[in-house]
Amino acid sequence: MANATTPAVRLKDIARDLNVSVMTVSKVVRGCADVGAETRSRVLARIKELNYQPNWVARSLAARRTFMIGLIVPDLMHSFFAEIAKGVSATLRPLGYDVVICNSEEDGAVESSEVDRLLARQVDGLLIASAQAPASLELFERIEARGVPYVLLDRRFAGANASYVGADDEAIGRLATRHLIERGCRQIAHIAGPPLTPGVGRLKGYQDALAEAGLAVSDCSVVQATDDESGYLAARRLLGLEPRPDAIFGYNDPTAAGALKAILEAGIAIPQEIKVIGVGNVHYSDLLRVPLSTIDQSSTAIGRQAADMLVKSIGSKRKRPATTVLIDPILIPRESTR
Amino acid sequence: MANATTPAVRLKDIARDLNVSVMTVSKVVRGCADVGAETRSRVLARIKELNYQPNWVARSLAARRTFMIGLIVPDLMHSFFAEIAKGVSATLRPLGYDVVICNSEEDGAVESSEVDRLLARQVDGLLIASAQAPASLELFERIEARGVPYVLLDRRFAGANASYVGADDEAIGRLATRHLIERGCRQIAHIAGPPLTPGVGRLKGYQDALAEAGLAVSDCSVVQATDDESGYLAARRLLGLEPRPDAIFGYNDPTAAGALKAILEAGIAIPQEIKVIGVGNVHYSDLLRVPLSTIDQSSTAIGRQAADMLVKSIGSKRKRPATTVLIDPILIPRESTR
DNA sequence: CTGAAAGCGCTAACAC
DNA sequence: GTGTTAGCGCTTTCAG
Repeated sequence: MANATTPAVRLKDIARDLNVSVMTVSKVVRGCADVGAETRSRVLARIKELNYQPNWVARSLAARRTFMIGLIVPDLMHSFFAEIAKGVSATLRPLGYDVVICNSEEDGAVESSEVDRLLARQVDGLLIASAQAPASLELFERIEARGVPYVLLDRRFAGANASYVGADDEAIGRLATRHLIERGCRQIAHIAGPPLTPGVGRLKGYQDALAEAGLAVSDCSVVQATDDESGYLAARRLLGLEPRPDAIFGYNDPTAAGALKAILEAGIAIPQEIKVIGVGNVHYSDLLRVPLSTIDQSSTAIGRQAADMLVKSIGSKRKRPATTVLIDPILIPRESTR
Repeated sequence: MANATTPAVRLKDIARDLNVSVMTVSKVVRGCADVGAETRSRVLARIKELNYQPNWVARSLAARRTFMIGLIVPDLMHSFFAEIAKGVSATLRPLGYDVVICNSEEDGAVESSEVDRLLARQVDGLLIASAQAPASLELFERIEARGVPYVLLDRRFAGANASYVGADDEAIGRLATRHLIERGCRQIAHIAGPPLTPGVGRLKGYQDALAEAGLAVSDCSVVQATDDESGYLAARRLLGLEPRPDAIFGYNDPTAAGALKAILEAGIAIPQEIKVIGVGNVHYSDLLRVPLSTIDQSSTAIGRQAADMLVKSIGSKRKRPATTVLIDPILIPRESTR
């Protein structure tokens, strides 16, 4: 009968079977060198036979180390974070870590409680794309008090004595805006993101690029949005401006895609009359009504880097100085700015 | 100094401080009724004071229960699975479970080793959208032998004595095909998915709908693809057929979006000359060059249902009979089949 | 090279 | 109501 439930093999069982101590078996399992060659192979054989799998809960308790890493993102549906998650897992898995992914729904309080749960589960480290309010450091202080290493992703918190990995948002803003200027645009509007470091940085880069080109920076050319729907509405407002913008730089690809829709609906030609650029290089960008020019953020690289840094600070006993890594953006020109 | 690392409060510490036994504190923490009102409030106060957080590793070892659930999907970047993950988390979190999400990269061997890791971590249950070869049940037998409840998602395995939750794929195929027939199409081609139950079911539904309408089912009108790129190539082949199809039913939205691109590139009008429909209602479907008609699979509902069923079978001591839940598809007509 | 002792932090089961 | 006795399955430390 395939229906019998086997009660899980333990070190003890193997030790008994072979007339050796639990310790010896444990050492073999962990690959310690100080075990006789013959004993080792006998143990190994039995392990294979019984298909022994160490109990990680017990192991974690005894070793005070879980080999679990918590990753907290504001939205898994957003492909940017899904890609980061992929990069993180791909880096950590081979090193023996499991990754527990949590979704904060862009809510600081939810994030806070997720962090507590992960700490209660004794994760060895934390990777956080935080939804905390920009000035609130309380959560980070709590983590630091526990002595658990963590790395911040995507969103930066100046006061949070931790390492950070993210895109170079000001560079993104400059790159996008300069590209539009080079294409001959002079009335460049911006759909800005929420007031977190990515949005703020991209806005600053946009303003800097305009200033450097001697173009006016007008407040009314900047409206805020987060996704395709709000981007659509934002673009409709921008289209009503006098003079009408000849370019729109969207905070991210969804807002830019929403803008695309609004512009086409208004019967305005892209890229002839208005050019559009986004950020993120989401997978469907070139399937849109007009393939969307965008800035690639190398999300996978962000995940990889952050995971690397975390592992290093888990490894070193003493707390290492916080590092900041900014990933360079890459321009992906397509039809929408031709 | 905010830099001091506090060594984590334990039950023992609270017990000592209050001159009660560890057990009493443990009972208060878990909300057991049999504790004196005054003792309870003293304990509670101290817990708050010290911000005590139970150590879940220790708790799990002692209680033989981790309150962790493993979720294995073939691709987190695919929004269908990301949504499922969301539905699963949203259901399980409030019940006190944490979800460990794993990516099998559509590789059966990777999936196998992920399952082993999760079992080693003593998860209470497993949710699997499996990448196993259709006939291989070995992995599922292994799980059953361990006595860990699991629920299959999206992909069905007839022999795997487990519950299943997924879309009604045959209904999807019929719904899409009938819609095209109603719109007047007579040469309906199909971009079929890989030979897993969703692809096979949708193909069958397609064939049934054609037969029921008295239309010929021609083998050469069916080619296989999985994503936008292969869908693009598949569509190019279909466009070369004589007579040329007047409709293409894509296995999923990415293949259909790829078809859209190929058709437009060939200078053929959608929906006038060829109509296109996909499956999945991915978020960007209506931002495409031609907004794509599609079939919604209620991914979140699939996740929720599966999580519910899993929790129930974790709850019941005795193994409960395997259930199959088929979620009804919903037609979302858009421009591409107008 | 091998193993005994002690314990990780918590909970089950049962006495008091 | 409260506390005691035993572990959960493993690792650490250190003695043989």
